[in-house]
Amino acid sequence: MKISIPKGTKDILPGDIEKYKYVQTVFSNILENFGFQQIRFPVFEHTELFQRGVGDTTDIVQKEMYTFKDKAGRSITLRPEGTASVVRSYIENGMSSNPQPIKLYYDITAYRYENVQKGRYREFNQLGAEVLGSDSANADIEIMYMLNAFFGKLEIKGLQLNINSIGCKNCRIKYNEMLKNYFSDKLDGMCDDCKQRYLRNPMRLIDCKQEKCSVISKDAPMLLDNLCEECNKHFDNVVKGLSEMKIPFVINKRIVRGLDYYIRTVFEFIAEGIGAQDTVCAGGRYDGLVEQLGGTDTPGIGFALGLERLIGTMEKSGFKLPNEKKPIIFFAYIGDKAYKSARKMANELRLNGMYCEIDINERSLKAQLKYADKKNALYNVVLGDNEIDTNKALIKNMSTQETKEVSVDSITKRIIENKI
RNA sequence: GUGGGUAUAGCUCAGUUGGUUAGAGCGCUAGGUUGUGGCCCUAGAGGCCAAGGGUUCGAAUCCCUUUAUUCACCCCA
Repeated sequence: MKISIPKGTKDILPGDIEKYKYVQTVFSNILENFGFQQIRFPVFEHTELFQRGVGDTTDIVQKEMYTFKDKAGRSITLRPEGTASVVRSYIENGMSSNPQPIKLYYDITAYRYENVQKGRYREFNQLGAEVLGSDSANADIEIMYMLNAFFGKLEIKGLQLNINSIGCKNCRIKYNEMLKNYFSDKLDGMCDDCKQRYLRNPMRLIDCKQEKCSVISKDAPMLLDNLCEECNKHFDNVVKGLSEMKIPFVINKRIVRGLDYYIRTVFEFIAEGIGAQDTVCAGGRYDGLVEQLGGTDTPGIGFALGLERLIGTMEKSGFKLPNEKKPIIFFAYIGDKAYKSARKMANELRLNGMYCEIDINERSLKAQLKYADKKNALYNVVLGDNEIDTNKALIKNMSTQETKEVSVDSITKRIIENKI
């Protein structure tokens, strides 16, 4: 009986894994230049962390978490995102006593029980980062600048930075009242989802994509136009900074984020042509979250980006991987005696950091050389009793067909010194 | 949770109005006289035709159910 992979998960095979590794390397290189340090945290946490961190009313917590009881009866959840864990770790490890701000990045898988579609999986890869201990707009600007540089390094085209401010708690209380007033007599003409939103989360009313709803919400008041003085100033500073640094962006008043902890600045990098799930990277400020999770009042801002979506966008931009790894030499052999000395040479090169190949399937010479060709070996050498006895062998360049006679003793030294 | 598409070899796909033992290309393995690969030739392995049920003398093909997968809604990275 064949056992298949669980829904919404996938194997990342050779040919694709290199793309992941490449992006991860570029990411960590850039982030470290901006002073971020890597953090690793558990795949699972106490369920309560996400209930309190991400927010009890969010879809993520209400219907998308992988939650189970462990053998001692504790409620455990597979992480649906990274921010809550980083904040938990910040508090738990007393990072508020380290020099502020704390800048951390991570490279994780995350888990959400959702219906699968293009760009959305139940297990997916995220790169993300958090800045804790800075309430300045400069932190917001630096993060967006860094991301812009990162996408530039990957030569991604067609990504658009959208920013908005969703204000602080106070702005939002006032704004929700305004929205309720605006929509109260218009609800009959709207979809069922919006009727729910009206009660549960009025801010969501303005980004419904249904035609009849968007017509109605077109003239609704926007949060961005109704911020308190402080929030307004913060947003102005962000806009000024981005402009000064020549980071392309658009203000999108309809961006609202689905996690409860966001306040003030929110942003998304949106791609074209990768399907309906087109937000490659999203983030925002969450100044109340540390306190919410039991720490001292500490501001924070962060983002996460979806690797699957990012790689999809890169491929749309015509991305080609730098170079495939080829064996520098393939050792072919005839007979046991030759195999043993070929094996010794191959392993010597391998321990010197060079990739080379030798057959381990006891195959014919022809099959060995076919394999060398499939692996794109740069050179080959055939060793038999004759070569071992006379200490002479032919090294062949497999693309130019040139051959060179060398002493068997000198083969590894020549390759190590690049004097073939 | 709700819709639509799809399901035949490892991959890409043929398969006639229902008719014997289900095919091709690619890939894989082995050969094509002594110890040089790629091109070419030959052979082999590999399928419960997604699963279960029904109609029929006979089903990959028609009907029903289930499952998987995919795209979209909701929502999110």
